Amino acid sequence: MSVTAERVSKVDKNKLQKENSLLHTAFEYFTTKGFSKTSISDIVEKAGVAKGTFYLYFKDKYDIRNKLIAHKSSQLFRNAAAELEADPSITDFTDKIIKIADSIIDQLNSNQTLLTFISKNLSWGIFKSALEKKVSDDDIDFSEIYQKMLNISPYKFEAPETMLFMIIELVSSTCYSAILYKEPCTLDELKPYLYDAIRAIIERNKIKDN
Amino acid sequence: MSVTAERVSKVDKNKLQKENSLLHTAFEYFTTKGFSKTSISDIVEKAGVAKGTFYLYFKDKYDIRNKLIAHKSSQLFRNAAAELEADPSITDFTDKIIKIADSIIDQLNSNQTLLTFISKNLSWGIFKSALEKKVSDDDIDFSEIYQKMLNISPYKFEAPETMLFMIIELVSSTCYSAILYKEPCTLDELKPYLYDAIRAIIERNKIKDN
Amino acid sequence: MSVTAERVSKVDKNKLQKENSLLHTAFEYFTTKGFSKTSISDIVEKAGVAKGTFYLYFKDKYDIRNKLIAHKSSQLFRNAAAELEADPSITDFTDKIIKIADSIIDQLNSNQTLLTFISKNLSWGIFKSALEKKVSDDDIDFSEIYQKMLNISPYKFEAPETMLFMIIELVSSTCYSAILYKEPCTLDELKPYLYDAIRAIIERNKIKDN
Amino acid sequence: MSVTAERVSKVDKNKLQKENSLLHTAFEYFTTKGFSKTSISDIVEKAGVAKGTFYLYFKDKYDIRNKLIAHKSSQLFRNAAAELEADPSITDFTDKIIKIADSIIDQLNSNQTLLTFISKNLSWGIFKSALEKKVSDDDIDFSEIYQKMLNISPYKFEAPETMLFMIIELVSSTCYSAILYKEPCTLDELKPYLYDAIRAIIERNKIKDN
DNA sequence: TATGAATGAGATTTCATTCAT
DNA sequence: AATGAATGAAATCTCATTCAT
Repeated sequence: MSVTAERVSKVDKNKLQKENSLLHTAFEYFTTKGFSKTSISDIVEKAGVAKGTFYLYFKDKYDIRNKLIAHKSSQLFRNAAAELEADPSITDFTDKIIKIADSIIDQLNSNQTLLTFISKNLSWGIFKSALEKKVSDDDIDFSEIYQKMLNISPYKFEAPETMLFMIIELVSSTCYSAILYKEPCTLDELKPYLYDAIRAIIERNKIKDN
Repeated sequence: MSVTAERVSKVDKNKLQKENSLLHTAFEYFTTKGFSKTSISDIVEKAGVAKGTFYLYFKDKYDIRNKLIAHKSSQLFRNAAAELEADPSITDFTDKIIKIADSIIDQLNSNQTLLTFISKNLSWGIFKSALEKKVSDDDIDFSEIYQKMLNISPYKFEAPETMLFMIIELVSSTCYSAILYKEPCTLDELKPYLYDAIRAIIERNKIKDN
Repeated sequence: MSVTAERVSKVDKNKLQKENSLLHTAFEYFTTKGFSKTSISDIVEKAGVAKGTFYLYFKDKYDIRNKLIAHKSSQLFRNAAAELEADPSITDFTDKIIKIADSIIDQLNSNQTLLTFISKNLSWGIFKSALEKKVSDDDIDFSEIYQKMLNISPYKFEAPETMLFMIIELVSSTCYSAILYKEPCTLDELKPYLYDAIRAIIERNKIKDN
Repeated sequence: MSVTAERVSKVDKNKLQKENSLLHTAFEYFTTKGFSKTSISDIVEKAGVAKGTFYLYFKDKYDIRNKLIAHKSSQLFRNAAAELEADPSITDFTDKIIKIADSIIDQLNSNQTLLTFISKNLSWGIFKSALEKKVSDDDIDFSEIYQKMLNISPYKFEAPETMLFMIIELVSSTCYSAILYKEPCTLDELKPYLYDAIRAIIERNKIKDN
């Protein structure tokens, strides 16, 4: 390895560290103080970098928030995908989707701060990009995974992308109040109805070619 | 009418006008510019009152927002209650609730700005108080109406208040995306499933005394 | 007594009550929150009168402060004069002055809030007027009393008024730190030196006509 | 000199300039308009810096006032110490203290604006810290100088620190009215008595070990 | 790259005072 | 005489962003 290459990698490692530190600190403040009451001064101070440095990595406060939502959402899907892969007994497309949903719901249930942050700040554009672009290196491209799932499935779907977003929406909107307020019912009470609904959505999207 | 009474009424009318003007202007800005990008200067300037006057009626920006949500929510319920009263053919408790839900959903559907504002800023405490406390004189006490509905119904319920909130939550959480994004489906497609769910919730709450 | 007279007296009693209530409340706030941090709103609210009423009795915040200092100072002198009168054994002019000083010092020592208020806000003009003009009805005209003391004294003085102010200044400036901080010494340690100084001042002012 | 060192010194010089400009301007306004009638806007405008810059150097208006008192007090002691050092004929501890007192009194006498500012705003905590902490670089640590004076003196004292504050208090409280109002007497008339009192205080504090 | 001092517009809030009732 | 709603200037303070170093 050349000296130059080593230097670059060191610099890159440093850059990554700075960006991660900023993301991590911002998340901490956003979830405790709230977005509008968190200042960039707060973030850089705790992250241990200079104010100007913030603007080397993020355009503004909205940018870091959106990247955080994308990053955190991506992690939810990465964990769900890993769980799915660990269980080779699940082979059916619908079962796979439900497995992923179940995993994400359980993650949000055990991390309600994350649930609050994502839900309170979610907008369609951000969420969609979260599934398509990686913020940090350990993020995954869920679109790719989803595409593979579609490819190896014997079924074809009318609008697979819309279908995915419909499911995500259904899950998040109903789980928000179930997890945080146990209303209209507890999560465990909700799940059967929810998974039936998911199955129905998928079924309705299958292209019957006969 | 005595001179004194006339004077008081003039002052009070003026006060009401000021407060309404502020509420109205704030709502306009909150729904167009967004809450955090709306300044109190914006509001008072357009409302045509002095800055200090704002603080005679509201504690701060959060206060006027909460009062607006409460006020607007109350109006939704007032309109729904009026619609229900206008149709004497609806006598069953469950049908009445569904009629109210249907009315509220239609109102939100034809006033999506209001839906965005309420949903983005809703918190349980504010919403609950909206149904119990009047912000302005033409607000209604929906709790009272609900109580009467319960009293004249032949059924008894385990937790009628919780049941009400469960329905409200279910309706608003599912309608938000259906109305604004037509996802997971259009409002018309959603309604049958939703009203079935409402019926199920009510049914589950009835006390079977046999 | 005529009806008119009775009415006037009732009105006057009411006026006096209002003014006293304002003075009393202002003093409470000035000594606890401090002058600049006390608002007229604070005062009128606690005094139970309308804001406009304040301006019927006082020109502005400075006016009520000055009147308070004058009033409180006058009370100090009234009490001191009463104490002096109660002790017919004191006949010498110098002994009388010292008796008065001693009484005032003891009053300030047992009412350190008052000491702080008077000292922190004292200016020569206000203090002088306090001895010459009555703020409320139970204030006294100390100048008159002082004049009588001078008249019945066998001595004549070069500048009796200046002499009086010199003594007041000497007493208040040295007692302030002695009472509040016990520095440079305690009040009891200070007193003998102080009273010697007062005697010296008086002595130096006597006109020796031989 | 390295480029880095030069840069740092340039920035630091600039910072010092800004802070000094703010301190200087604030002092000018505080002593002419008075503290409460001086706004931060006044200060920054005349100092030629942005409003936000003020808050980089001072917490609020009270902070800059306290720092000014400390700074100005420190300068008084610095000048006095310099004067003392310039006169090697003064060797006795008591004579040194009196020399310092005399110097400070003369400074205050020829700068009555400063006297008014310090006296009207003085509180024990601020004054004490003025002798122990440096506000700007040309301030001195008078505590150190005082300690050296104590060390080279053949006498030991019971409570040297309290003794110092007693003297300071005695001097300032008596000189205030003497200088500004020439009451109870002129400064020149006061001085002999005052210096006798200082001698007495010091004498009373000497530990007689025989 | 990285820094952090400086900016200055603008936000919120206060409050002495007025004046119609 | 008494009220208190209304005023609006002005005060304090924040903070995203820039830029010279």
